Amino acid sequence: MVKQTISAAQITAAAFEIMQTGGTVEQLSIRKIAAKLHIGVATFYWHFENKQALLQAMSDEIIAGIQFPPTTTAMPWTKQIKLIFKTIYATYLEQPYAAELMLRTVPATKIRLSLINRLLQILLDAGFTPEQSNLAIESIDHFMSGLFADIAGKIEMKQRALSQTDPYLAQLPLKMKTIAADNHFDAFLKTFEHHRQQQQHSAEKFMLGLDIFLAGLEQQRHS
Amino acid sequence: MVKQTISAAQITAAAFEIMQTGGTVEQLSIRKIAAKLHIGVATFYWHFENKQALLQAMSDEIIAGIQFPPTTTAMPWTKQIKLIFKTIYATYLEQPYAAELMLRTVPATKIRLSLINRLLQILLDAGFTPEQSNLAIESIDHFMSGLFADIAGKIEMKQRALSQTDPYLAQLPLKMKTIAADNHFDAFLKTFEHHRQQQQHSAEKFMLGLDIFLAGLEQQRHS
DNA sequence: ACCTGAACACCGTTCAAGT
DNA sequence: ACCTGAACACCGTTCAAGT
Repeated sequence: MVKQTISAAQITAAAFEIMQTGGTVEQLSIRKIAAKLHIGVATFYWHFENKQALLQAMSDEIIAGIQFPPTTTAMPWTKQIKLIFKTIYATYLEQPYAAELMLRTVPATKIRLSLINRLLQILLDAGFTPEQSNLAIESIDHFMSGLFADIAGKIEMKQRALSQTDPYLAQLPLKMKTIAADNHFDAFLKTFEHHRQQQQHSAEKFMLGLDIFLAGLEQQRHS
Repeated sequence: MVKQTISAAQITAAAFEIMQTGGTVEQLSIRKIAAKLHIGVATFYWHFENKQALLQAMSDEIIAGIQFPPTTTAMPWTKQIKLIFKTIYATYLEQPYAAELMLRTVPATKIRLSLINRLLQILLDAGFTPEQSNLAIESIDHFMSGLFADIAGKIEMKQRALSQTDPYLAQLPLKMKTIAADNHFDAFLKTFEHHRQQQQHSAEKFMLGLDIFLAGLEQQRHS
């Protein structure tokens, strides 16, 4: 037997490869990782305390890999915030599992805390109180997480519906329009096309929603 | 053997009881439900197509159980929206698993579609376009879902940290402050107390975030 | 120090068989 | 029509045993 040594980095790399092929964090299993690396499942537990520790490492790696744009205090604070979130958003779009990963982990690393710190600093510099700043950043974060959870959920449901494994789910979206039509849910029907185009336009959607929120926030600063 | 007949309603009731004791939708298992009702696991599959179908039934039951306040077109549209979301929010607070349930299911029932329709109608009546209305309602929904996913995640992590099963997680929140202090993340430290009080004040937090968003939306309507 | 096989305690789902 | 036991194909995690 050739003595092949596996590193923690190789394990996270394999985990990322598996996630890239789709599926949720729940579906990422230690057994799949072990099979990909041709190691026993127990080997994983020598390198990581448990699955949670792997997720922490992965979430940190994702944030560390982001190239954040430079911002200066000369720029309007709204512009600074938008630039940073646009970058985060782009990353989440490339790696759709990233949002779920962030929700499932604690930002207890230097890299993740520094990002939160930077966002808070922009708002403090703009004249917001610590309370306002904290609320605003968390609200934006929740908005983005919710959007991604929704998109991830829809993608997963679509995959399960397309594979023969779950024909149950396949009929549900079709049922929506029928029910809406039968009950004369006119407002819903009027906006139905916008519902359906959701996935393609999620990037603009996030930025538009962010614009609305920042406009309301700017108003609050003046009063 | 006494011939005891189980109904679908009894199964959802048992499922709600299990969820009330805490835990995620993932942790709700058909085996736990079967044990609670003293039936075989396979019996579940006679009453429901699969676990997804159970979740659909549960999400519908939750929305059906909400007593929505009456709103009239005489009220300002922001007031109408706030009243409805306050009610939804209160329900999600009582049943913390409700938000996760909504994210995991398709609103393909009359009761859930009628709620979406009502919210959209308020915005259409206020003069927003279908595009704007759809974006606004989805944004608010994502914001609320993200907030609840965050709270649910934090509660779950706290439970796992408190039980001896996962001491790994217990040390992470403590680590946060140490790292922030070591790296002079001043903005983070300044708002740290607000982070920690999060759970108690999540209700006000949601309403405050909603206020900001609605203020931005109102502004958009005038331009 | 690093890796393993085998086991434990869980999952969702199916299916032939019972009444 | 309704329910069952037993099986299948999965999980995360542990642990004594190997090198």
